[in-house]
Amino acid sequence: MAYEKLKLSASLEDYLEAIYNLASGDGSVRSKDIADSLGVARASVTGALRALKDRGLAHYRPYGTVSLTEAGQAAAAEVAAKHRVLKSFFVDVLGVHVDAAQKAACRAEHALGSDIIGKLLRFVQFVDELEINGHPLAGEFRQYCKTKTAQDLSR
Amino acid sequence: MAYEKLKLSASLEDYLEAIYNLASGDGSVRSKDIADSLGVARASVTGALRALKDRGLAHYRPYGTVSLTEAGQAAAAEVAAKHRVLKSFFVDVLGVHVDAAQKAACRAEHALGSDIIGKLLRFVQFVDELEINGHPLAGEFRQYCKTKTAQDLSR
DNA sequence: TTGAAAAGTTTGTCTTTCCTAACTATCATA
DNA sequence: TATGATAGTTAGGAAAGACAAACTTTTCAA
Repeated sequence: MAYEKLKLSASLEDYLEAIYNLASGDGSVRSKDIADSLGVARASVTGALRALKDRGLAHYRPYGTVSLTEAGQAAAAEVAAKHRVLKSFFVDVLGVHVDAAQKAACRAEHALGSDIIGKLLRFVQFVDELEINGHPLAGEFRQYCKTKTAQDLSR
Repeated sequence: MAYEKLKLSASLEDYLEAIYNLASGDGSVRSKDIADSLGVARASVTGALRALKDRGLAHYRPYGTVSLTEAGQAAAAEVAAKHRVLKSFFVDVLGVHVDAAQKAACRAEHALGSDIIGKLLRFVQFVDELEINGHPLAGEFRQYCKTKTAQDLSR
């Protein structure tokens, strides 16, 4: 434990998460794939990799493959977990379309701390258990959304 | 109606929201107050005001007071509404402390679109109605949080 | 009315993040 | 083993956003 909690920019968290996801296979990742998965120029990846290396989050040398350090994996796992929780809340509780939920999670995952994400995870689990116990809350909410007329955000 | 939906940076949205909130009184705002309320240098406010004016969102001339155009008010109101909805969800449904909810809402309000925020508003209302109908969901969730052992985010 | 304090602006700098264009290294295969 | 394609880097630059320091304008009270 005891990984230094240096706060990362949203951008660096994105790179970390991309590497983490791409490394699911053999654990090493090519720069090009990071660029493709983030929709960013290859040159931008080079810069980001240097920054991650400087912070002790990635193993990297020019022209080599990329992998995460232990600290990098820990940080990336946290971002990925936030993403998962948010997406699950959006889809399973709010009934948002998967694609929209995916995109929203990508943006919100950098904005919320572990405290709130933790609560949100609990809430999703709570809703799950309710359903198991015969009280399908998410379904009821979906019904409620259809029934009631749409509201204006600015009340 | 029909305000152009030019997407603003998180930073400009913050300035817009600050002006909107400070203007609750007489409608005009001083630069210093914006700087104080955002915790930013006065010079930064000058730059932001120019940017808002350029985008047709604020009335501003050097050494004058600041107010929002109609488009600016519309945009600010939307940000403020997002803030309100998020905070209300965090506090009233998740049971997060007011201060933490306030801060989280400040960050997340820039990351989520009106579609998801709209759903979230509906959800908060849904939970309200459940409570009125004798089913205090938020309270049950709070109980559930106390009962069950804490979960690890990385499952 | 005048002059110091407060408010506001300008200038110049820094950081982050991205880009393009041009260059270099690596690799696969003919 | 050459060589051309692909991958990666460097260099240079742009935009956004923030800062401090120095300067200007406004305000208010003596």
